[in-house]
Amino acid sequence: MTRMGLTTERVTRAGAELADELGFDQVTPSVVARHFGVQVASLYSHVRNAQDLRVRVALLALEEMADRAAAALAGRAGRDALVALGTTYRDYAREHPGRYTAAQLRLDHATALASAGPRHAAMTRAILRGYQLTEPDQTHAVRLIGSVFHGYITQELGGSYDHSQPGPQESWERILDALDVLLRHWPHEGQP
Amino acid sequence: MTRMGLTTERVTRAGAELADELGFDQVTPSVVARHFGVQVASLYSHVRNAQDLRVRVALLALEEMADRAAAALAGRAGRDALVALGTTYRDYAREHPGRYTAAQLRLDHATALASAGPRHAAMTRAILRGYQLTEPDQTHAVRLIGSVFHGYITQELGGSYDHSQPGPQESWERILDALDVLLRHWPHEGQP
DNA sequence: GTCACTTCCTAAATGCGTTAGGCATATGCA
DNA sequence: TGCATATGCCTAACGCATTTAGGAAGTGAC
Repeated sequence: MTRMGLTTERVTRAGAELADELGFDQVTPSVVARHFGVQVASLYSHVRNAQDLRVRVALLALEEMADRAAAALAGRAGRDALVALGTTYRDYAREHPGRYTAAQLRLDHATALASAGPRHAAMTRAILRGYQLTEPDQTHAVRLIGSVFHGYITQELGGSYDHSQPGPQESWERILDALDVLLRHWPHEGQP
Repeated sequence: MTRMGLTTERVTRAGAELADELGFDQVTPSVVARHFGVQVASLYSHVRNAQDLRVRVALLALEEMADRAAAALAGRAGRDALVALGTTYRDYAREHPGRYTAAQLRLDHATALASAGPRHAAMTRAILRGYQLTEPDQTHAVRLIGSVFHGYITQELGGSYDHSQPGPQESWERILDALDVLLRHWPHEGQP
């Protein structure tokens, strides 16, 4: 009987593909084993357990998204950068819904620190260099941007915009416009 | 042997409580059965299967949130209404994290229509009556508000703000301020 | 070719979801 | 009050998933 040539990396990649096809919560040892035509127990040489498998898929997704985001951000600033970052995440989520979901998995503190998570945080902060914002407001703005991106993408992915007009692309563009305006005219403690 | 007096409603309520304690994905027939000190099979008289149980918890959460939101919105308009609605959702999520998660469960079209989902949509739309927005922009704004609320709450619940300053309450207030300003000065097709 | 290593296997324990069918308890009717 | 009926909860059993232990067979270095 010929070997399948499994490695931790191949198992993880398969997990990511299956997440996109079947949904992240369907990513289990048994599904991955079937995908390779292999006995379930064989996976446990490459992955500690089901949770470990899911965490690895999450880390892969975080890395992929960070790489794409970094490439998209290169040479851009201000509104361009904002649109580039948001659209990178959104496109990634539409291409790879399972991986995007995986990237939201709660990681323990140590794993989170070693992940691409901090790169994402840094990139959102970097965008704000194009806008004049000083410290407490900068953090508030980072959180707003993250909320809008993640909120919109989650709702779109979840089908919230499926049965209504106008299409999600149009709203996305107008929301980015609005966000840009807001960041350029960020209200100070007492708003106008 | 004395009876437990199970009903579909009691099972659903227990599911909701267990969701808050253990996480929504831990809400299964076996956990609920243990909670009542009852055999697993006994649940199947009250609930069709595991998915049905989860859907019922989701519907309960949607109703509870809609009721709270309606109460909070009564007699308020404009910025007050915006803050009241957002804070209702946020407080509910902090009090009942499992139920809030449940409320995000994807429902099939018919179930969604019969749920409290449409009430939530109507309430967000109602808030915009306090702002001067006409039709395509109104929908964009509804989606933005939903994205910010859900995005922020999800990230806060997921612990994204746990290890950084300033606290989530401060950011929340400033983000609501910013959102209010944005809705009052919504940029038209060509932004300033 | 042999040795060591690794990959993949079989076997088995445990637990969950689900269905089928049975006993016993609470409730409605005389 | 006594009985019939509906139903609340049970036991039993099946299939499938996760996980561990230990064994067999490919693979590569010498």
